Formats: sequence, structure tokens, C-alpha cells
Amino acid sequence: MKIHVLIAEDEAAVCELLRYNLEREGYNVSVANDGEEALLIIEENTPDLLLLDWMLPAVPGIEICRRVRNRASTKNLPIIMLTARAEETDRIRGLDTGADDYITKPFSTVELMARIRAVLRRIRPGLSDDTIIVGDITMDRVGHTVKRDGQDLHLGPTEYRLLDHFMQHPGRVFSREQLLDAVWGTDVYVELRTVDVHVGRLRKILKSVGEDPIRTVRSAGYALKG
Amino acid sequence: MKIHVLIAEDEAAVCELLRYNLEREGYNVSVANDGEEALLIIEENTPDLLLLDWMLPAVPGIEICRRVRNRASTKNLPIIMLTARAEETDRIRGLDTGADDYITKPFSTVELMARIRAVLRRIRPGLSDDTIIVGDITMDRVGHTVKRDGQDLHLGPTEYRLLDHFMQHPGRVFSREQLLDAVWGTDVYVELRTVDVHVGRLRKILKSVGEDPIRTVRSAGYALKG
DNA sequence: AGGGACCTGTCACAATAGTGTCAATAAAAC
DNA sequence: GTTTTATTGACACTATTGTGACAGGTCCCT
Repeated sequence: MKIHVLIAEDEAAVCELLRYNLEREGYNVSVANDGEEALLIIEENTPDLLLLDWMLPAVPGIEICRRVRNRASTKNLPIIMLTARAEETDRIRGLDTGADDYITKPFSTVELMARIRAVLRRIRPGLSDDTIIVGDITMDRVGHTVKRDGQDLHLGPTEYRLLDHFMQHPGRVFSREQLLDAVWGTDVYVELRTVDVHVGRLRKILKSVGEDPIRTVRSAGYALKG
Repeated sequence: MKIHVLIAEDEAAVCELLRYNLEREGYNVSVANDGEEALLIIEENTPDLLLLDWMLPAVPGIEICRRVRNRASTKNLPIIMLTARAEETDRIRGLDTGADDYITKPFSTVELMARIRAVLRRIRPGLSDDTIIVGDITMDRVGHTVKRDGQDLHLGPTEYRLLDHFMQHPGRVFSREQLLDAVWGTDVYVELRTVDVHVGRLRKILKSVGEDPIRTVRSAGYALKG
């Protein structure tokens, strides 16, 4: 699933520059030329990130920002403000209205791309990360390698995905249903109890090095000890 | 609970300026004068926000940033980089390493404070979202975990639901009938007195750490002391 | 094609943890 | 002091979870 970025900007030149660069980095891009259009697109096709011009026809950027923040479904939509004004008071107003970051025109596209990655990383942890560490367990997602206390562990594919999912949300309890959806996929039919078996297998491997790091929560599910 | 900010910065003048301003806004402030000290404080007393100097003795800022991001417990710790260098390549490196924001020295304290608010606004919902705190009892509904005075408690499913219900309405008295409906469900038939037993069990667990936090209201029901 | 080495999903049974009731006792109200 | 209401320990019972065994599958190697 590609990440969807909405550009709300009226200067065509800037739009094209942004679109070109974003698409080159693999984002899915929409463009709104004024504030009203922007709100419409946000409403019906919530993007993952909003690049918002401060001075926008129809509805100004700061107003859009406020509305986005007030709507529950878009409360966490990351916003990066684009603006020609470099005055400090505006920057502060922008940030206090709820923008996540801020960049002044003319901007370097390289820097903007870096800021976008930074903002997105906060929203989707695990997208650009290649190793996760929880306690003494280390998972290298590039090499598909898991270590505990420095010792290499051999997991089967399912156990690996299961642990991966746990490590992305340490401490959080997942029901068997949730685990099936997340690890096996929503469209396969397997017994709920199969989860138990795989958790058991994962535990066995993990326990070969130390304490059992998985918590059974009776009548709720399992969690990785955070 | 005050928000805890760690300043990792070696210039004493900057430290003092920051500390003064932060404390004036109600933050709880720690200071680390070099990278090693910073890592130590982060490890044992996770702050809610890190103000990180790019050029830090012992361990450079960028390295700290990377380590913080790779550890699950600090993966979401917000970081704002402070730096004297205004060159773009550094800013990009900083953001790509996982900093959430970036500000160049000399900076305006007003702007910095605004940026801090902006960054914290993003993080805090996730932090306080699904945990209820009443007195010294903390309930993490995502991790299905209950602590009293920092100590982990083990509740069975029913006790957990019972406490959950009490904590959502602290101070309010519930009759046994109401508790049965809320905790057991409207369609099960169990003896009224069963509630007493479970309240007793819950009490026993809770009292293992402190005073009895549940109030018996004769001929009416029970309540959590609010 | 055949043989292994490895994974998977299920099942049945064992091991635990948690539940509801009751009766005896304690505490409060009158 | 009697009556009413709440606490608590014991216990049988139920529900939930852990686990070894097993019958396919898949993939690779020869």
C-alpha cells in the first residue's frame, strides 16, 4: 500500500515540483488547488500526509489545519506547512495550530523529503526501521534474523511473523483473532487455537536463551512483555 | 504528572537558558552534559522529550538518536535536535536518523517552546490514551496490566473487568445488580452474593500493596474511593 | 521420481487458573 | 441482644490454556 500524500498548494510550479519529487520516491500524490478542494479530498479519501500551503485560496491553510485537527478521523493526520513568510510569529502560529512541521519557501526538495520521512516515521513506526530491539531480543528485519542475548535463534516463517508483530507493539495484548488477522492474514481460515500452538513454539525457542518473554492474558490473548 | 524533558547539551549557558524557560512552563527538567550521561538518564528514567545537541562530547547526538530509535522502549521518544550548524546536509541527516524536529542555534526560545508543544501534542494522546489512573492505581487497558504504587498486580479476568468498571466511575456507588449487569453481562444469571465474593478477591489483591481502596456502602453496594 | 528436512494446522488430553455457591463468621444497625 | 448485611474460606466445577503427537505439505537435493 503506497503512502498517499495530498498537496494543497495553488502555485502550479510548486505543485509540479513536489509531485515530481514525491512520485519519484514512491508516494501516491493528489493535488488540491484551493482550500475547498483540499477539504473535500481529505474528507472522502483521507491521505496519510498533508503538505499545506499557508496562503491558500478559498480557505486559508491555518483554517484547514484547525478543521483537520478538530475532526476525529483526521486528528492524527500529519501536516507539514509550506509558507513564503519566514517571520517567526507565523511559524509559531502554525505549530500551535497543530502542524507537525513547517518549511519556508523557497525550500530545498531534499530537505523537504527528509522532513516528510521524519514525520511519517512517527506515524508508521516500522516502515523504515530495519532492526527492532525489545529487552534482550533483537530482530533484524532486513536479514530476517533474530538474536536473544547475542545468541542466534532459528524461527520458522510463522513464528518470525508472530514475533515481528509482537515486537512492533511490545506490551500490548492481542486476541487470537487479532493475531490471526495480523500474522496469518484476514482471508485464511484456521482454528483459533492454532495461535496457541504457534505461541507455544515461539516460546519454546525464545526460552532456550532466557525467561519466557511472552505473557498469557487469560481470556484476552497474548502480549510480549514490554 | 509533569512532563519530563531531558536536555543533552554541553554549553552551560544554553543549558541554563533552556532549563529556566522549560521550568517556567511547568516542565520537569533534567540535564546531561555529555552523551554518555544522556544515555544513562534515558535508560533509567525515560524522559518524555529529548532536546539533543548535535555536537555532544563522549557520544555525538546523531549516535544517541540512532540508539534511542532502535530500542523499543524509547522508539517513540520525541527528539528535537539543537545545532549550531545551519548546513542543509546536517539537517537532513538529523531528520533521517529519527529526530522529530530540528532547530538551529541561536534560536528563539519562544519558537522552541512552540515546537516543543507541537511535538508533544503528537505523542501524548498515544501515551495517556488508554490508561486510567485513580489515586495510586494505574490500569493499562492496552496491555491489560494493573499497577498500584508502581507494583504489578495480577488480576483474574473478572476482577479485571470489575476494577475497570470501578475505575471508569471512581467514587460512584454501584449496587450488586448494576455490577452484575456491567461486569457479568445482562444475560447471565448468577447469585447476587457472587459480587461480594469477587469484590473480596479484588480487595485482597489491591490490599497487598496499600490501603483498601474500595468502600462498602451498607445495603447499597460498593464504590471505588475517588 | 523418491527421500528428507522442515513447517503447518488439528486434535486430544493434561495442566492450570478462575468461577460460583454455600455456610460459618464477623460487623453494623436497630 | 436480635436482626440484618457483609466478609471469608472451602470446595466442587468450569473454562481456558499448554503441549505432544500426527498427518499432510512444500521445497530441495540427488
